[in-house]
Amino acid sequence: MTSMAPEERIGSHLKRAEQALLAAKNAACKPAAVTVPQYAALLWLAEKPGISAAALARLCGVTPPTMNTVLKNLQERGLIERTPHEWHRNVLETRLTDEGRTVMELADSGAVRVERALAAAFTGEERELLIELLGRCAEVLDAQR
Amino acid sequence: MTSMAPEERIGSHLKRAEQALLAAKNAACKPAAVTVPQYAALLWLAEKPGISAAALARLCGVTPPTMNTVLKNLQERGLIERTPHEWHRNVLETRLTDEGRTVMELADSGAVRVERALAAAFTGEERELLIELLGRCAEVLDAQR
DNA sequence: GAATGTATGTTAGAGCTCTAATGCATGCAA
DNA sequence: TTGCATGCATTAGAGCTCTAACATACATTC
Repeated sequence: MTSMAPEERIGSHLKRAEQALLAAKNAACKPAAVTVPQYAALLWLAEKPGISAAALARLCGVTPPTMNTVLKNLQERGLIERTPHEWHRNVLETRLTDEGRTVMELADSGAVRVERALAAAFTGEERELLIELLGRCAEVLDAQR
Repeated sequence: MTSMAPEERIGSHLKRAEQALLAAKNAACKPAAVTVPQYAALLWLAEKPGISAAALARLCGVTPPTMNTVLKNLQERGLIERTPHEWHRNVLETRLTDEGRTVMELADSGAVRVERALAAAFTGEERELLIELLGRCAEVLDAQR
């Protein structure tokens, strides 16, 4: 018997929590009519104007082709603009448009509401502990690869 | 200032850990040439032979159309077979083939290895606490919707 | 100057995921 | 019997995600 019951697998509980997070954030982003990955990109773009798509991908924890897909959809909706870099001709600088900033702020208010509700479920001590334990998960799992 | 720093967001850490989990499980499933969702479906199918696709979807935490996609790929590879239910003609009973069972066992050994490594990063007390905290996350987030 | 290395951007292809809508079958109730 | 509710299966369409591969541009080194 080499197998393992689902409830014993930490991964099951991690996945379950992540799924709930995604669903909640998705609902929170709905008024702004953006997806969660789109919101994540917009949020980082507000903080780092002119960033390259590859760097943005690293910040968002996705691969460059994935970010490419997300940015394409954002550009078609006019929420971002991409202009060639003055020196490095191969690099495209990405920036929020005015509408993009408005949409980002709308989505952010929903996302922050979710995060505050989540944080409110824990004491300060529990929150720190949870973050520490999650960090250890990521560390161990990255090493596994 | 209604926004919130990424490091303060529990969701960021949750997502980070989940991403690492997915990457590790993906690597673990690679020798069996199945994806993580495919492995999850195969694992449940081994335990509940003849289950309907909708019920399987609920167990795996995805929607029926999603499970449909996964099962279609598994069927094309000959890892499962689907036969009409004797009474409820609308229902398809899904079962592992012999090859499906072999592949599932290969993938499972890799997945269990990941889970054991993950569990080994914590004391028994920490593990229980982490699971409890993750459960509270899911609860609060589901209520948010 | 030429070769190598590093980083960016893009395309192609496979697969997962969702919502929305539709069709079908079964069972229950008026 | 007719109608309604429930549940299963499927299709359509949009979007995210990855790996693999390729092209381009800049920087460093020989």
